[in-house]
Amino acid sequence: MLHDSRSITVNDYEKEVTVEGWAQEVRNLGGISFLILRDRYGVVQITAPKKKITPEIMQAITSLSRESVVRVTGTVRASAQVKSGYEIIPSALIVQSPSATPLPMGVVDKVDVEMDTRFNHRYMDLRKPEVRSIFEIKSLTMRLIDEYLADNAFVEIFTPKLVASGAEGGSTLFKVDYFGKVAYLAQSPQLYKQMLMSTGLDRVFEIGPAFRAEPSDTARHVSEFISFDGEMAHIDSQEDVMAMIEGCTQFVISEVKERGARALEMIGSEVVLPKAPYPILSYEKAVGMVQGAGFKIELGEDLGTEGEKLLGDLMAQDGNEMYWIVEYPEEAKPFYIMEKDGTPYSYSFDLDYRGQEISSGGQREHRYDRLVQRMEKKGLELSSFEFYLNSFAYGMPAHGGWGLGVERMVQKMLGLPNIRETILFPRDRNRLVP
RNA sequence: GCCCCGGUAGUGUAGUGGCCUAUCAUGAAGCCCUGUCGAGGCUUCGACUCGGGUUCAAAUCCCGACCGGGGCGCCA
Repeated sequence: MLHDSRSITVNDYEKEVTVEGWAQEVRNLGGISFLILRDRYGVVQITAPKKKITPEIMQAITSLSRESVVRVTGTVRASAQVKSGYEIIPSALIVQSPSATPLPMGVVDKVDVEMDTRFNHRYMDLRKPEVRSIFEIKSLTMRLIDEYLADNAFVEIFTPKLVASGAEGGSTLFKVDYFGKVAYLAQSPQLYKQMLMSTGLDRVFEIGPAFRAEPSDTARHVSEFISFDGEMAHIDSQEDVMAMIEGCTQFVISEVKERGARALEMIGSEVVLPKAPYPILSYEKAVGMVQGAGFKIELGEDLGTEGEKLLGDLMAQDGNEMYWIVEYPEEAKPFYIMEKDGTPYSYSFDLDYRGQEISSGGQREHRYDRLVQRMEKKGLELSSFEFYLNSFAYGMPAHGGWGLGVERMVQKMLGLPNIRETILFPRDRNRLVP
């Protein structure tokens, strides 16, 4: 039975164990050599005093190239001089996979590595515990979302990622050849999750990839990301939807602090549970706030990146990390959002986390005639949405929902500078490999 | 897509017309050292993104391509 750096305890002292990992570092002092072996959970020190081990093992250790995979069997010995409190005196060592030299980038080098170099050699980058830990937190986040929504009677769904038309029109879609027909990679499960609202599956969610062919080039955009979508029927207002997201984000972040403590320590992130309830700002109020801070913007305009950041700073002054911006102009919102009659606004919301939008949603237009009107107003070709529209013609309850960018949430939660840090193999305008 | 900045050993950098046979660190190869943990000491190795141009002379100046960083836009 293989041990790892985490599972060796005082009970193993003076006993023989076998460990396997990457040779992180060899320090040869002549009469004694130290091999630092790294595995998923940490490092163990293999201590090789020349007089106590065979010349073959001494030779094998001192000639090891960094990052080779080795398996070591030896006796565990208590040592006050080692951080872990113990070391292993080797009796056998097998090089299972030697590493070539030099490394394309160092795992523990004392020099910086640029982000581009890191992503070109992501397999090597991920050997750093602080990088790997981000994905343990991301995995935990997914599981917690699952847990929360299951507790709230949501059904997990899987909608097609190969589709014939998009939710917002054609320009942001990736085109693919589908047996000679034109198809697209789905930019959102929007149409499908709404159709399900007419079925009795009245609370659904999906966590899956979304594809956007936007020519965006920022630290918060990628062309493939994980979208956490939810939709609920029989709602009274969008506040029902907002309450669900608020509960979910509160649950996720507080549990990440608990259950992810070890990984968070590796990353060096101090996660703060946002103050709840999250303040609700109307779009008008938000515009007024940034205007008041001297930012030039007209009512009706989008806040823009700077406005969004500025609002984040203003909210942070009162200790608010998350807040809602509701009732955006209907003109700026997609066709499926319900208009607030008698105003230029809509029943919609954005959830901002430290000056960045992580989620948006609202109440949907479920009234067939009004939906058709709105689609015509947005210039959509009704015939390509027939499959969707039909589900509104035979009994569709009032409903609302959201989409939340999982990576944006993880990024903001961990305070990371770039969304790419939260994606193993990010896709953007210039990166398709690896 | 726009604006600004950049591309030099495996990695990260210094060098902005001749003093470059290109700096430093890290790394790699090797040697010395019995308690290292950013080990230390010594020796060696290794680079100017590509294509044009200007000049007696280009890593350095100009043009183009490709790539990257920061910001914006588009957008989530």
